[in-house]
Amino acid sequence: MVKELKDLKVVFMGTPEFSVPTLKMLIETTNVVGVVTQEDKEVGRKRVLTPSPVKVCALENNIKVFTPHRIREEYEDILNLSPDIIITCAYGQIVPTVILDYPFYGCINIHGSILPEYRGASPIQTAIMNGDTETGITIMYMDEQMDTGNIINMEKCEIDIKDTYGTLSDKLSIIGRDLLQKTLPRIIKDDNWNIKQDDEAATYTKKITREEERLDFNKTRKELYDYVRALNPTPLANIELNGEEIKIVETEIGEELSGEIGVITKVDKKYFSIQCKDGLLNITKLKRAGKNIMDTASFLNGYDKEKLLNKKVNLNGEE
RNA sequence: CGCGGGAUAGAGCAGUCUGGUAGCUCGCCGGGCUCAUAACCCGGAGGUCGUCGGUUCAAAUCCUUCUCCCGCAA
Repeated sequence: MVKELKDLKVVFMGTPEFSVPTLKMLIETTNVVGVVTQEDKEVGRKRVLTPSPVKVCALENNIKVFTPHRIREEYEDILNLSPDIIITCAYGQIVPTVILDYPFYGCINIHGSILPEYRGASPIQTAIMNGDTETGITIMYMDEQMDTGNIINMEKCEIDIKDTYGTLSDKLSIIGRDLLQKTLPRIIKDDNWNIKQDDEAATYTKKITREEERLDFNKTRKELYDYVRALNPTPLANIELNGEEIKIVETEIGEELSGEIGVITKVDKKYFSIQCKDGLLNITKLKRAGKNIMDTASFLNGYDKEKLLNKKVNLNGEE
Protein backbone atom coordinates (compact mmCIF):
# COMPACT_ATOMS: atom_id res chain seq x y z
CA MET A 1 0.00 0.00 0.00
CA VAL A 2 2.37 2.66 -1.18
CA LYS A 3 0.76 6.01 -1.63
CA GLU A 4 1.77 9.34 -3.01
CA LEU A 5 2.52 11.71 -0.17
CA LYS A 6 -0.17 14.13 -1.23
CA ASP A 7 -2.76 11.38 -0.98
CA LEU A 8 -1.62 10.24 2.43
CA LYS A 9 -4.41 10.78 4.93
CA VAL A 10 -2.79 12.31 7.97
CA VAL A 11 -4.18 13.07 11.38
CA PHE A 12 -1.96 15.52 13.21
CA MET A 13 -1.92 15.80 16.98
CA GLY A 14 -0.18 18.73 18.64
CA THR A 15 -0.76 21.77 20.78
CA PRO A 16 1.86 24.53 21.25
CA GLU A 17 3.67 26.82 18.86
CA PHE A 18 6.40 24.20 18.67
CA SER A 19 4.11 21.94 16.64
CA VAL A 20 2.91 24.52 14.17
CA PRO A 21 5.77 24.43 11.62
CA THR A 22 5.34 20.69 11.30
CA LEU A 23 1.61 21.00 10.83
CA LYS A 24 2.09 23.61 8.13
CA MET A 25 4.52 21.37 6.31
CA LEU A 26 2.09 18.48 6.45
CA ILE A 27 -0.73 20.63 5.15
CA GLU A 28 1.44 21.56 2.16
CA THR A 29 2.69 18.10 1.33
CA THR A 30 0.04 15.63 2.49
CA ASN A 31 -3.69 15.29 2.92
CA VAL A 32 -4.33 16.35 6.49
CA VAL A 33 -7.80 15.05 7.25
CA GLY A 34 -7.96 16.16 10.86
CA VAL A 35 -6.12 17.89 13.67
CA VAL A 36 -6.35 16.88 17.29
CA THR A 37 -5.34 19.37 19.94
CA GLN A 38 -6.04 20.34 23.52
CA GLU A 39 -9.26 22.08 24.44
CA ASP A 40 -9.43 25.86 24.48
CA LYS A 41 -8.14 27.04 27.81
CA GLU A 42 -9.24 29.93 29.98
CA VAL A 43 -6.21 32.10 29.90
CA GLY A 44 -5.12 35.12 31.83
CA ARG A 45 -6.94 37.45 34.16
CA LYS A 46 -9.91 37.88 31.92
CA ARG A 47 -10.31 34.14 31.56
CA VAL A 48 -10.71 34.36 27.85
CA LEU A 49 -11.11 31.00 26.17
CA THR A 50 -8.03 30.74 24.01
CA PRO A 51 -7.45 28.14 21.31
CA SER A 52 -4.09 26.43 21.06
CA PRO A 53 -1.68 27.66 18.34
CA VAL A 54 -2.21 24.39 16.51
CA LYS A 55 -5.96 24.89 16.51
CA VAL A 56 -5.59 28.39 15.13
CA CYS A 57 -3.38 27.12 12.33
CA ALA A 58 -5.75 24.27 11.51
CA LEU A 59 -8.78 26.53 11.34
CA GLU A 60 -6.94 28.96 9.09
CA ASN A 61 -6.49 26.07 6.70
CA ASN A 62 -10.05 24.83 7.01
CA ILE A 63 -9.09 21.56 8.60
CA LYS A 64 -11.35 19.75 11.02
CA VAL A 65 -10.26 20.17 14.61
CA PHE A 66 -10.97 17.76 17.44
CA THR A 67 -10.39 18.69 21.06
CA PRO A 68 -11.24 15.65 23.13
CA HIS A 69 -11.27 16.31 26.82
CA ARG A 70 -9.92 12.83 27.38
CA ILE A 71 -8.71 11.16 24.23
CA ARG A 72 -8.61 7.91 26.11
CA GLU A 73 -12.40 7.94 25.96
CA GLU A 74 -13.19 10.09 22.96
CA TYR A 75 -11.35 8.55 20.04
CA GLU A 76 -14.19 7.47 17.73
CA ASP A 77 -14.15 10.67 15.69
CA ILE A 78 -10.49 10.26 15.05
CA LEU A 79 -10.80 6.68 13.86
CA ASN A 80 -13.68 7.72 11.64
CA LEU A 81 -11.29 9.89 9.68
CA SER A 82 -9.58 6.63 8.70
CA PRO A 83 -6.09 8.08 8.73
CA ASP A 84 -3.24 6.28 7.01
CA ILE A 85 -0.85 7.68 9.55
CA ILE A 86 -1.03 9.72 12.74
CA ILE A 87 1.69 12.21 13.51
CA THR A 88 2.08 13.56 17.00
CA CYS A 89 4.16 16.50 18.12
CA ALA A 90 3.81 17.82 21.66
CA TYR A 91 0.14 16.94 21.93
CA GLY A 92 -0.11 16.73 25.69
CA GLN A 93 -2.15 13.60 26.32
CA ILE A 94 -1.37 9.93 26.29
CA VAL A 95 -2.74 8.38 23.13
CA PRO A 96 -4.63 5.13 23.76
CA THR A 97 -3.69 1.87 22.05
CA VAL A 98 -6.91 1.78 20.10
CA ILE A 99 -5.65 4.74 18.16
CA LEU A 100 -2.04 3.62 18.04
CA ASP A 101 -3.05 0.34 16.39
CA TYR A 102 -5.34 1.85 13.81
CA PRO A 103 -3.34 3.56 11.04
CA PHE A 104 -1.68 1.44 8.40
CA TYR A 105 1.57 3.36 8.65
CA GLY A 106 1.36 3.64 12.38
CA CYS A 107 1.58 6.53 14.80
CA ILE A 108 4.77 8.47 14.88
CA ASN A 109 5.98 11.11 17.29
CA ILE A 110 8.44 13.96 17.12
CA HIS A 111 10.39 14.29 20.35
CA GLY A 112 12.76 17.06 21.39
CA SER A 113 15.77 15.03 22.40
CA ILE A 114 18.06 12.27 21.24
CA LEU A 115 16.23 9.29 22.65
CA PRO A 116 16.53 7.34 24.82
CA GLU A 117 17.92 10.33 26.65
CA TYR A 118 15.37 12.74 28.10
CA ARG A 119 12.14 10.90 27.69
CA GLY A 120 9.15 12.74 29.08
CA ALA A 121 7.70 16.19 29.50
CA SER A 122 10.56 18.67 29.36
CA PRO A 123 13.43 17.35 27.26
CA ILE A 124 14.47 20.73 25.90
CA GLN A 125 14.56 22.50 29.24
CA THR A 126 16.37 19.63 30.87
CA ALA A 127 19.09 19.55 28.24
CA ILE A 128 19.84 23.23 28.84
CA MET A 129 19.56 22.87 32.58
CA ASN A 130 22.16 20.12 32.50
CA GLY A 131 24.53 22.32 30.54
CA ASP A 132 24.50 20.02 27.52
CA THR A 133 26.07 21.31 24.34
CA GLU A 134 24.11 19.06 22.05
CA THR A 135 20.60 17.76 21.74
CA GLY A 136 18.31 16.95 18.87
CA ILE A 137 15.10 15.60 17.47
CA THR A 138 14.00 12.00 17.40
CA ILE A 139 11.22 10.70 15.21
CA MET A 140 9.89 7.42 16.43
CA TYR A 141 6.94 5.09 16.52
CA MET A 142 4.66 5.44 19.47
CA ASP A 143 3.80 2.63 21.80
CA GLU A 144 1.85 2.37 25.01
CA GLN A 145 4.52 3.99 27.14
CA MET A 146 5.97 7.45 27.13
CA ASP A 147 8.63 7.94 24.45
CA THR A 148 9.72 4.32 24.37
CA GLY A 149 8.90 3.31 20.80
CA ASN A 150 11.25 2.33 18.03
CA ILE A 151 13.38 5.06 16.51
CA ILE A 152 12.83 6.02 12.90
CA ASN A 153 15.25 8.88 12.47
CA MET A 154 17.09 11.52 14.43
CA GLU A 155 19.04 14.67 13.90
CA LYS A 156 21.39 16.39 16.28
CA CYS A 157 21.51 20.08 17.10
CA GLU A 158 24.11 22.13 18.93
CA ILE A 159 23.06 24.03 22.00
CA ASP A 160 24.67 27.43 22.02
CA ILE A 161 25.86 28.73 25.36
CA LYS A 162 23.37 31.56 24.94
CA ASP A 163 20.44 29.42 23.89
CA THR A 164 17.36 29.58 26.06
CA TYR A 165 14.43 27.25 26.20
CA GLY A 166 12.74 29.64 23.81
CA THR A 167 15.47 29.91 21.20
CA LEU A 168 16.36 26.23 21.31
CA SER A 169 12.74 25.25 21.09
CA ASP A 170 12.39 27.37 17.96
CA LYS A 171 15.41 25.69 16.39
CA LEU A 172 14.23 22.20 17.23
CA SER A 173 10.79 22.95 15.97
CA ILE A 174 12.22 23.67 12.53
CA ILE A 175 14.59 20.73 12.64
CA GLY A 176 11.70 18.48 13.54
CA ARG A 177 9.68 19.76 10.64
CA ASP A 178 12.48 19.28 8.12
CA LEU A 179 13.46 15.90 9.46
CA LEU A 180 9.92 14.65 9.25
CA GLN A 181 9.65 15.91 5.71
CA LYS A 182 12.78 14.00 4.77
CA THR A 183 11.72 10.91 6.62
CA LEU A 184 8.11 10.64 5.60
CA PRO A 185 8.76 9.10 2.15
CA ARG A 186 10.86 6.41 3.79
CA ILE A 187 8.19 5.64 6.31
CA ILE A 188 5.75 5.03 3.50
CA LYS A 189 8.16 2.75 1.71
CA ASP A 190 8.87 1.04 4.99
CA ASP A 191 12.51 1.88 4.34
CA ASN A 192 13.36 3.38 7.68
CA TRP A 193 15.56 2.48 10.59
CA ASN A 194 13.04 1.21 13.09
CA ILE A 195 15.65 0.81 15.78
CA LYS A 196 14.73 -0.39 19.22
CA GLN A 197 15.66 1.96 22.03
CA ASP A 198 18.20 0.97 24.63
CA ASP A 199 15.98 1.14 27.69
CA GLU A 200 18.97 0.73 29.97
CA ALA A 201 20.34 4.07 28.79
CA ALA A 202 17.06 5.93 29.15
CA THR A 203 16.78 9.06 31.24
CA TYR A 204 13.60 10.87 32.17
CA THR A 205 12.45 14.43 32.49
CA LYS A 206 9.53 15.86 34.37
CA LYS A 207 7.60 19.06 34.42
CA ILE A 208 9.19 21.89 36.35
CA THR A 209 7.17 22.73 39.43
CA ARG A 210 6.50 26.14 40.90
CA GLU A 211 8.90 25.53 43.78
CA GLU A 212 11.66 24.60 41.37
CA GLU A 213 11.52 28.05 39.84
CA ARG A 214 13.29 29.49 42.90
CA LEU A 215 17.04 29.70 42.38
CA ASP A 216 19.21 27.75 44.78
CA PHE A 217 22.43 29.65 45.34
CA ASN A 218 24.15 26.64 46.81
CA LYS A 219 24.70 25.65 43.23
CA THR A 220 27.59 26.78 41.06
CA ARG A 221 27.55 29.80 38.77
CA LYS A 222 27.36 27.68 35.66
CA GLU A 223 24.55 25.56 37.05
CA LEU A 224 22.53 28.64 37.88
CA TYR A 225 23.32 30.28 34.56
CA ASP A 226 22.05 27.18 32.78
CA TYR A 227 19.03 26.98 35.04
CA VAL A 228 17.98 30.52 34.27
CA ARG A 229 18.14 30.07 30.52
CA ALA A 230 16.35 26.73 30.76
CA LEU A 231 13.38 28.54 32.30
CA ASN A 232 13.43 31.46 29.86
CA PRO A 233 11.11 32.75 28.45
CA THR A 234 8.68 30.83 30.60
CA PRO A 235 8.07 30.29 33.46
CA LEU A 236 11.26 32.18 34.46
CA ALA A 237 13.43 31.47 37.48
CA ASN A 238 13.00 33.72 40.48
CA ILE A 239 14.55 34.97 43.68
CA GLU A 240 12.96 36.56 46.71
CA LEU A 241 14.48 39.86 47.73
CA ASN A 242 13.18 42.13 50.49
CA GLY A 243 9.99 40.10 50.51
CA GLU A 244 9.40 40.59 46.81
CA GLU A 245 9.55 37.87 44.22
CA ILE A 246 11.72 38.94 41.32
CA LYS A 247 11.95 36.88 38.17
CA ILE A 248 15.40 36.41 36.74
CA VAL A 249 15.44 36.66 32.99
CA GLU A 250 19.12 36.68 32.12
CA THR A 251 22.39 36.25 33.97
CA GLU A 252 26.12 36.23 33.37
CA ILE A 253 28.75 34.17 35.10
CA GLY A 254 30.66 36.57 37.31
CA GLU A 255 34.00 36.43 39.04
CA GLU A 256 35.21 33.57 41.17
CA LEU A 257 34.82 34.51 44.80
CA SER A 258 33.80 32.96 48.06
CA GLY A 259 31.45 34.42 50.61
CA GLU A 260 28.13 33.94 52.29
CA ILE A 261 25.72 32.18 49.94
CA GLY A 262 22.87 34.27 48.61
CA VAL A 263 24.24 37.69 49.51
CA ILE A 264 24.33 40.54 47.03
CA THR A 265 27.99 41.42 47.23
CA LYS A 266 28.30 43.71 44.26
CA VAL A 267 26.16 46.41 42.69
CA ASP A 268 27.54 47.61 39.41
CA LYS A 269 25.97 50.13 37.09
CA LYS A 270 24.52 47.50 34.81
CA TYR A 271 24.06 44.50 37.05
CA PHE A 272 24.18 43.23 40.59
CA SER A 273 25.78 40.02 41.74
CA ILE A 274 24.70 37.30 44.07
CA GLN A 275 27.12 34.98 45.80
CA CYS A 276 26.73 31.35 44.89
CA LYS A 277 28.79 28.28 45.63
CA ASP A 278 31.83 29.12 43.56
CA GLY A 279 31.52 32.80 42.78
CA LEU A 280 29.21 35.55 41.67
CA LEU A 281 26.19 35.29 39.43
CA ASN A 282 25.53 38.60 37.71
CA ILE A 283 21.88 39.44 37.23
CA THR A 284 21.59 41.32 33.96
CA LYS A 285 17.89 41.22 33.13
CA LEU A 286 14.90 40.75 35.38
CA LYS A 287 11.20 41.24 35.85
CA ARG A 288 9.33 42.52 38.87
CA ALA A 289 5.77 41.58 39.64
CA GLY A 290 3.43 43.86 37.75
CA LYS A 291 6.20 45.16 35.53
CA ASN A 292 7.63 44.30 32.19
CA ILE A 293 11.01 42.72 31.64
CA MET A 294 13.80 45.24 32.10
CA ASP A 295 17.54 45.17 32.10
CA THR A 296 19.16 45.49 35.48
CA ALA A 297 20.50 48.95 34.64
CA SER A 298 16.93 50.22 34.46
CA PHE A 299 15.98 48.36 37.59
CA LEU A 300 18.84 49.99 39.46
CA ASN A 301 17.79 53.47 38.31
CA GLY A 302 14.62 53.23 40.26
CA TYR A 303 15.59 50.95 43.13
CA ASP A 304 17.07 52.06 46.43
CA LYS A 305 20.59 50.72 46.27
CA GLU A 306 20.85 50.53 50.04
CA LYS A 307 18.20 47.86 49.83
CA LEU A 308 20.45 45.82 47.60
CA LEU A 309 24.08 45.81 48.67
CA ASN A 310 24.85 43.17 51.27
CA LYS A 311 21.24 42.06 51.40
CA LYS A 312 20.63 38.37 51.32
CA VAL A 313 18.07 36.78 49.07
CA ASN A 314 15.62 34.43 50.68
CA LEU A 315 17.02 30.94 50.50
CA ASN A 316 13.88 29.10 51.45
CA GLY A 317 13.13 26.10 49.38
CA GLU A 318 16.68 25.02 50.12
CA GLU A 319 17.12 21.40 50.82
C1' C B 1 -17.73 39.53 37.78
C1' G B 2 -11.30 34.63 40.99
C1' C B 3 -7.06 37.69 43.95
C1' G B 4 -3.53 41.62 43.36
C1' G B 5 0.16 45.37 41.26
C1' G B 6 0.65 49.24 37.59
C1' A B 7 0.06 53.49 33.65
C1' U B 8 4.17 60.61 35.44
C1' A B 9 10.25 62.94 29.69
C1' G B 10 13.41 57.73 25.47
C1' A B 11 14.15 53.95 30.19
C1' G B 12 13.41 52.90 35.50
C1' C B 13 11.10 55.32 39.55
C1' A B 14 9.40 59.30 43.47
C1' G B 15 5.48 62.63 44.21
C1' U B 16 -0.97 60.95 45.23
C1' C B 17 -2.86 59.69 52.04
C1' U B 18 -2.23 65.86 54.07
C1' G B 19 -4.82 69.50 46.20
C1' G B 20 -1.13 75.07 45.40
C1' U B 21 3.53 76.68 38.75
C1' A B 22 6.51 68.41 37.94
C1' G B 23 11.20 65.83 40.56
C1' C B 24 15.16 61.77 41.06
C1' U B 25 18.47 58.10 38.76
C1' C B 26 19.92 57.08 33.85
C1' G B 27 19.96 57.88 28.60
C1' C B 28 20.30 61.65 24.78
C1' C B 29 22.51 66.60 22.76
C1' G B 30 26.33 70.51 23.59
C1' G B 31 30.70 72.09 26.28
C1' G B 32 34.84 71.19 29.81
C1' C B 33 38.61 68.11 32.40
C1' U B 34 41.85 63.90 31.12
C1' C B 35 47.07 60.26 27.78
C1' A B 36 42.22 58.21 28.10
C1' U B 37 37.43 56.49 29.82
C1' A B 38 31.90 53.15 30.85
C1' A B 39 34.96 58.22 35.47
C1' C B 40 34.28 63.47 36.86
C1' C B 41 32.41 68.84 36.12
C1' C B 42 29.08 72.57 33.60
C1' G B 43 24.95 73.54 30.45
C1' G B 44 20.58 71.89 27.39
C1' A B 45 16.42 69.59 24.96
C1' G B 46 12.47 66.43 26.16
C1' G B 47 6.07 65.51 29.94
C1' U B 48 -1.58 68.11 27.56
C1' C B 49 1.16 63.18 34.72
C1' G B 50 -3.16 56.50 30.14
C1' U B 51 -8.66 58.06 28.72
C1' C B 52 -13.86 60.49 29.54
C1' G B 53 -16.40 63.45 32.86
C1' G B 54 -17.04 65.72 37.80
C1' U B 55 -15.69 68.59 42.52
C1' U B 56 -12.54 73.13 43.28
C1' C B 57 -10.14 79.74 42.89
C1' A B 58 -6.67 75.63 41.86
C1' A B 59 -6.23 68.41 40.32
C1' A B 60 -0.56 63.99 38.83
C1' U B 61 -3.01 64.38 43.69
C1' C B 62 -10.10 63.85 45.52
C1' C B 63 -14.77 61.30 43.00
C1' U B 64 -16.45 58.74 38.32
C1' U B 65 -16.20 56.17 33.00
C1' C B 66 -13.26 53.54 29.86
C1' U B 67 -8.62 51.48 27.72
C1' C B 68 -4.06 49.06 28.06
C1' C B 69 0.16 46.37 30.69
C1' C B 70 1.77 42.83 34.38
C1' G B 71 2.09 39.04 38.79
C1' C B 72 -0.74 35.08 41.20
C1' A B 73 -4.41 31.51 40.58
C1' A B 74 -6.70 28.30 37.00
